[in-house]
Amino acid sequence: MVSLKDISARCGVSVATVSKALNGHKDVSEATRERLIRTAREMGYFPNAQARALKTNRTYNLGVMFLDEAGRGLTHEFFAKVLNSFKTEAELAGYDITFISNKDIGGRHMSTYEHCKYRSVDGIVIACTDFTTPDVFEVINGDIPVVTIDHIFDCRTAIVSNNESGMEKLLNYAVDCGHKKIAYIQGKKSAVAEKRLAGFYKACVSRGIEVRPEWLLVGDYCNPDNTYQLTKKLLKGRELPTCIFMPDDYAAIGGLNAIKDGGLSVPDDISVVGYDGIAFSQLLSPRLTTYTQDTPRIGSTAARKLISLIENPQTTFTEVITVDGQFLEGGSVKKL
Amino acid sequence: MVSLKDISARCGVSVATVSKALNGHKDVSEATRERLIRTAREMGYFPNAQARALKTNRTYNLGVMFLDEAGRGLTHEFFAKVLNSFKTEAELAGYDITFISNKDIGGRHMSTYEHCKYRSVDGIVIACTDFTTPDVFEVINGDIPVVTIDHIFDCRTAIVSNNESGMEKLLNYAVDCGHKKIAYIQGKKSAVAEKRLAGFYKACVSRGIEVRPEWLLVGDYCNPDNTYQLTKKLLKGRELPTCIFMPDDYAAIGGLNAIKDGGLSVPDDISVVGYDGIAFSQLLSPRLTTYTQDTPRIGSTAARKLISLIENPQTTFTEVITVDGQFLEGGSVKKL
DNA sequence: AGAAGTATCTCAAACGTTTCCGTTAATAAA
DNA sequence: TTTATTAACGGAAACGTTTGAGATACTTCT
Repeated sequence: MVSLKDISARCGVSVATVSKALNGHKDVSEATRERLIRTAREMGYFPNAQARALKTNRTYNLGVMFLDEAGRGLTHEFFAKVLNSFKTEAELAGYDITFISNKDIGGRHMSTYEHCKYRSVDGIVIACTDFTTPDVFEVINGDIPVVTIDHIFDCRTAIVSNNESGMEKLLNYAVDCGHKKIAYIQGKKSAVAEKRLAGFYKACVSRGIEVRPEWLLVGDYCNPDNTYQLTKKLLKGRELPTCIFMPDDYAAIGGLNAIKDGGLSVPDDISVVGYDGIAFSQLLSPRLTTYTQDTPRIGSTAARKLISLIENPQTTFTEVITVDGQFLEGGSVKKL
Repeated sequence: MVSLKDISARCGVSVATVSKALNGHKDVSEATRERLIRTAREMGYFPNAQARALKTNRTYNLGVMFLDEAGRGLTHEFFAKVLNSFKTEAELAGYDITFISNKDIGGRHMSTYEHCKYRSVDGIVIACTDFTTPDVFEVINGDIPVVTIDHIFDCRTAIVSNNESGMEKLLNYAVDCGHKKIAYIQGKKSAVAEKRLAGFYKACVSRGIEVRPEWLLVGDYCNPDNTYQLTKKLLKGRELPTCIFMPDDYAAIGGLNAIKDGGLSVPDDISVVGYDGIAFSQLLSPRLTTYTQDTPRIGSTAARKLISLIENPQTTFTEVITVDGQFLEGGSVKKL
């Protein structure tokens, strides 16, 4: 690899001058700057990221902490999409992406935060299903810029999908379609689940819909089997709801199968509502009525905000940014 | 951050001794080694990855080059799963994962290979839908250890799914079920597509199945819309096949919808076969008959082999490792 | 006892940058 | 002409490691 020294030797100037020329410092003449830049290009020079990082304490590396308890990791379409756009946006600004987790290195266990320190990442984005782990707290309380996705911590910038109003929109639609007997299979306890539940309650109240305890089930996100069981349970009740809200689109498939196995059909006998707007949901027939999360915007906003926190620590301030999704009308809700 | 110097000061030995103690060199007494390791732990020491990399030219970072022309990136379940297990295996050995691509940095365009050099990754794993790009060639011809997935280059280690025998198994199954009139919607031209086609032909020949040109269509991987159109085309033909092989499970959904829209049902009127064994395929009803690629093994094998190439450049040799998948019987193929 | 070997540790250079400070020469101000 | 100012560049230390070559003391062999 060609280094600054090679360029300096070739051009008969000092290493310092080359460095300054390439980094746009003012104390180098236009003529030599141009010459140095040109030969740097000719010689195929690229700065050594390690050496630079060692001096500047800036790696231009962003740590991503994506953990879901189900262990689905990137298989989770929401995460995958967010990461995809996060990556694209970050790369535009010259940052690379490294996965961060807790692990063992050199026989010694390293927490996620220690891992970040070890790798000297400039910033961290956290998107987990569980934000209550010690690993998350350590990172939150550390001194590395952090952006969280779908969870709000004090004094940390957060990008959140508007789960509350998303759920409101879905419920309002169902009510508009004439549904009054509505069941809701929630996802597991989390900030997201709470927000959606809040939106559910709020809309029910405003539309005068009764929330029956036996129709309010706690299930799992992204767990079709679990949703299958819970849907079966609903179908065995003495009275059937006319519409079931599923934890998410993926889990909804389990619900749909339970309904089909029960000899009922969607949406004629029973209506179904999802959440997320994953690609598959629109390949089913009938297409799932759902709420599409704007994952590209969530990811790119997270990247931009994180980089802003890194590069302008004084002028930027922590904030909570809500990204709107979009209601997506499928055919899984019957108009009564 | 606490450095070697801090430990050396605290313990009254030289920095060199601390370094050697921590790295398990032989020329340091057991007593002092133990003492140094202990205080290092107490002080919360972690090596500075940049400094270490600068000296040793080893970053313990692995570059992943995951490109698909559809731009689905990690959304592609095959990639996501492979990456997941690759990452897990790599982390076990102390390696981290960085995404590598071509991009602009500091106003200058950087090829993927240059990007690798810039970041000094120790090794690269390539999994693309298109292996014929200049970016891939540059990496292949470079001097960084490389492992490719599902594509074979001379003198480079490759991990390949056994696409040929997988397809054979599927076709044999269909024939065993009594099918003779079989259509195949292929994926786009690629090593994978060729292997599967080869397996298709081979099995057809061995089982005495006629391959009709009008039933051999070239489509797209992971493109349900495209598959929908091509399936429609098949259904409009003067004679219907009794079984259709789809490019992959995801694309198969498009095919299933086309069949349903055509007023036919699966598997009663027409049978369908997928490929990949993605989660969704087993949530459909009927469950898709398909061939599950062993993504966990592909990913972990790729990681192990790559690390082996890095750490034992002399003893390891390039090889082609075939990872078997598994036939998965669903209900989408009718027994005639 | 002298030589040779071994165990343990230190010195110091090196990896490729960045950056503060100093130096020189040229220009502007007095 | 002298002094102050500025522009352009170089020297050198520093970031935190690793590592081969010495240095010292101790043991072992002949």
